[in-house]
Amino acid sequence: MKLGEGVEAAIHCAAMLAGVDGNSTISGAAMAEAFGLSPSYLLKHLNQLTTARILESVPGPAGGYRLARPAERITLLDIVLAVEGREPAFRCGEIRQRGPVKLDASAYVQPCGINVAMLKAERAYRAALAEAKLSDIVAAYQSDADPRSIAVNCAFVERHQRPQKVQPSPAQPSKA
Amino acid sequence: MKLGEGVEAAIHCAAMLAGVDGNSTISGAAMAEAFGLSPSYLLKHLNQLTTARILESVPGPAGGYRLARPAERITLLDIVLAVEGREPAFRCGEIRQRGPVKLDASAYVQPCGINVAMLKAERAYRAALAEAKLSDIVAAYQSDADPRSIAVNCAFVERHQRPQKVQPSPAQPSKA
DNA sequence: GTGGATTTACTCGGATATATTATGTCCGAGTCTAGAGGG
DNA sequence: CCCTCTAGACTCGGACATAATATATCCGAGTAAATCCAC
Repeated sequence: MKLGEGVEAAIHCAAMLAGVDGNSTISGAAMAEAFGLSPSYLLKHLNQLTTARILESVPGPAGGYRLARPAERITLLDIVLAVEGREPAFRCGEIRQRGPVKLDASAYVQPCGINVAMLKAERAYRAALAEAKLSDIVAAYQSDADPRSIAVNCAFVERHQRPQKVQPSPAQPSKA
Repeated sequence: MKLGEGVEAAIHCAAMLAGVDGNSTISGAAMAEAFGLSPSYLLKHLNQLTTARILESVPGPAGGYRLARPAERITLLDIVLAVEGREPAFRCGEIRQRGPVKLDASAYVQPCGINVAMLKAERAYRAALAEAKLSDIVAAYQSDADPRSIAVNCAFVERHQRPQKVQPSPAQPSKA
């Protein structure tokens, strides 16, 4: 029951990317510097977010990452699932069937009550994360955080964001 | 974001122990056999439950484990925390302070909003687990499960439970 | 036959290997930019 | 002076080591029961 550090990094990066102008991008190296992380390792997690269609990556010089959709439509659940995987934390191994007495499969049509209870709790967890939109995180930061911190972060974004020419994915042109 | 298999084993064992008569016990080896688990490894988790005061262990021949308190007062949260540890799954590394720009500590008196959101979700998770009493699990099993499964499990308990002479911990006689 | 000391067998508990996962690092494919050369 | 071609540098992406954790195992300490012996 431990989440990897990548989750924290991914959310912070997404929050930073929510503050860029238009379709500008920020390079992974810049974000790694901003949070004191290993650049190569952060790329791994950013890549997971890109695969999950949460971020978009622009290659080449002046490239980087940007949000694939508005921050209002990105939740913490999206990010957590992208980084940690979509499988539930509790995996029922059906050990109730592993005993010495072999019973017919029809005796186990009812789902394991323990699994039901654990998955119910996990649904509550995911529901709470689904309520937390990235835009809410950013808004709360803008209103509650220390002005010095906000100034520093905005300056960092201003300094490292790089405008792009193409539009930010006009409804997936040549995907499927 | 994955729970160890020990959680599943621990809950199943606790549920089985909820079905014993009076202060009787069941040995760890018997429960390992019932669920097809490695006896030595299951002992590790049962030991965690004992340390957490959820189970009581009786050494010597005819010894074993029993619940330390009624099943109505044991929740899935108790078991999960005992096995997986009490620390929250999301650990804020305060990477917002790890950037190149060193700000005064007074700029970070406000807690990290991301941490707040993650911990809120985790509180929802734990609240749901705290609602699930072990007695509820057992009751749901008794009413919903297949009669053959119930018969087999009751027979197993009847065959492996062993009466004890001493009373089940009369308010902790010589603890502190 | 009975009481007690002793041996015995069974239990849990912790210390010790192994497998799996998470973490961290490195190198290669791709792409846009900048500059040199020719028209 | 302008256009084109080429070389370069910077980006992300995936393949490769290392560290931490979870899993599995083994051996020892402790205890209650059963046994054996003396009375």
